[in-house]
Amino acid sequence: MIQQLILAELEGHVEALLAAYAAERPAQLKILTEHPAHPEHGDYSSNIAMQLAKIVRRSPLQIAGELQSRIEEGGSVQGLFRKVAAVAPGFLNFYIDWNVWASGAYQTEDKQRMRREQTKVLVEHTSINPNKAAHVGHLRNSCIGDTLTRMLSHAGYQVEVHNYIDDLGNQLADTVVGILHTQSEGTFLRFGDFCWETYAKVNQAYKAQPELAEQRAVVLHAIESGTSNLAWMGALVAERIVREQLEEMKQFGINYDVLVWESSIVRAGFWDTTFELLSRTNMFHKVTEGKLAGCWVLKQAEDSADASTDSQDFQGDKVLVRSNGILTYTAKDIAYHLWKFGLLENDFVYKKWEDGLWSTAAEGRKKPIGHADMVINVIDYRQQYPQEMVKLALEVLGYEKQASQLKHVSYGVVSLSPGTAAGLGIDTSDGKGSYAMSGRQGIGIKVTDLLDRMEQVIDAKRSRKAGISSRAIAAAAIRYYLLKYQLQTEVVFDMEQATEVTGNSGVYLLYAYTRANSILDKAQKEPRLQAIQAHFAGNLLEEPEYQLLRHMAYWPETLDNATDQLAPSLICHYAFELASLFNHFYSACPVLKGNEDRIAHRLWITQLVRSRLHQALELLGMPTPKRL
RNA sequence: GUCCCAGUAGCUCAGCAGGAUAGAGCAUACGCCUUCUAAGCGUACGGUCGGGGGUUCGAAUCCCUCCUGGGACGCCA
Repeated sequence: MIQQLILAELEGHVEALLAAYAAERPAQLKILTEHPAHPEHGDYSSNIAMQLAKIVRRSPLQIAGELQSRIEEGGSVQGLFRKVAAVAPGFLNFYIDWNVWASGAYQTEDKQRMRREQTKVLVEHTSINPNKAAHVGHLRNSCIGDTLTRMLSHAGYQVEVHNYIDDLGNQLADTVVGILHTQSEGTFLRFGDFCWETYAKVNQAYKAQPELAEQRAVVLHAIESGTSNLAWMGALVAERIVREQLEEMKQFGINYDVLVWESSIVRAGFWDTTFELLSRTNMFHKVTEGKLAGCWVLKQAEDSADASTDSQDFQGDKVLVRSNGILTYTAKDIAYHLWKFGLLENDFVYKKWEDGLWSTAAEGRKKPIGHADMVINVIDYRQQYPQEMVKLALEVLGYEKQASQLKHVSYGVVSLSPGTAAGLGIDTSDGKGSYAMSGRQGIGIKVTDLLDRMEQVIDAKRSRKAGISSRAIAAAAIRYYLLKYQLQTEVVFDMEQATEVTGNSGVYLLYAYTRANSILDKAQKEPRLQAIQAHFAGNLLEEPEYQLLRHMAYWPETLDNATDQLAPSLICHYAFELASLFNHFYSACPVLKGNEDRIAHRLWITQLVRSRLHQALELLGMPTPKRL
């Protein structure tokens, strides 16, 4: 990687320079490179001279000059740079020699790969309540999780994808109560749509008939005990919904390795073991008096507990076992996470759900699933606190290393724009900037509805309909839309904006990719062009081509950053920029015109762009069609 | 009450291990298809980076403070 090459080079020179001035190296000194915004500032730059100025008491420009001569004496970093310049106020700018770069000599082996191949990462995502159809908010979760999975696999990690199914929860019980006690006249294509409405209806009914709420407790109890008509009903609803949700996700290229059912966690006795382990620590105990009398709680760290002694309403201890003996969600999650890291003696057994997908089950076979070195949970930011509790439990039990390898990928929720909310019949007269989706109220954009809508938009736009289906394009466009935002951004979903097929959209990327394919296809088919061997020619390099090469040179560090930071949006930005530069190149530099040398040169560039875009699209879980 | 996140163009968002002239897309107005896919390309318009202090050679980026919006702190999941 070029960036690492420069850093290693600078590292040596900075050490030597500090020694020459008899200066100590401060701990906070960071040698960094950046991609200059303006090409005249080179392809890479460093501000290290300005940082050193204070330390060695020389002008930044003078230091930059000294570093420049040292680098030049050493051969300009393996000859990769044609020029290294020291410029005011003290930047050190590196200019790539594109002939060298094009030869592939810039590539360095990935030292981290070995370590990664021995690291097993368990990614949990989707985890939708199995009681109704999925909405866009759920889809954002799945798209993020699936893209992270692709990125981590690509980086060399062993990755296992889990989808956690809460088949013992209140929400499932609600839907069952709804099926039994509310009426529905509509016709529904899918069970999930029916449940969507039924779930909303039952929540409405609870307000009018408080006695219905007691029914929920009855159903919940039945589901947990697993031995009655109601239990079967719950199980059937959950299974049917999960099947539909998996089908939906499959259309977006999202797949899983394992379904983990909450009922399996309970049945396998994970909690009993966890309880044993926690009881041996002094941070877990039964409360004997006060508000939480009779509960088993996990104690917060002392300092934060002290700080909140004033207020009675808020306290830091987390209940794991209720006074009636029933576990909280967090308790089960702690047990599950101990299992994820292979720290429990208990284990699941599995049965095959479908090809390539296993499910925990009451009876089945053992599998080498779990035992992760790193755990990644894709969950929206509202669950930050419970996630911290799980981490805290690991720490309390002395599993510091595992706690540090438990990563909560926290992302912002998806809400609705005023326009889109109004389209769903919501009263927007209060003038809010966005409106929350709510399963309870039946407010939200369902995944399949969105896909249908987008498919229509795409279909209306298409002139020729060969190859990839409009639905596949639609799915890719939606996927891109949900991935392009930075994770913490709360996406304000707007139907008009989401179904956009121009500009910074998934369709734009696909279009650029097929465009490159179209050129390369033509070059292969035309007899006149077949003989031409693509190769790079530095003397023919024009501005739009240079811009493209420069951006392509940045790919390794972009990918690396995105993987380290678990940030899919970085790949989106990179891919959009690449597509944009390619479209510019396309209009300014006809590939298949002109003399043979030029054609060969531009074909070479086009090939490289295609393979980069291909890589980016695959990481983003988008299709790579030859034609649109 | 405590803590967390956000506030950048009319709208939706990038940029935020301090850097060189603050960027996209959409919207609006123009221009470009007998030439490799016009789902494209180009031009224009659009900003006291929420307000105020501070740190320094340099602040959208770091610190303090205030304002506004969202979230968490449950014997829900």
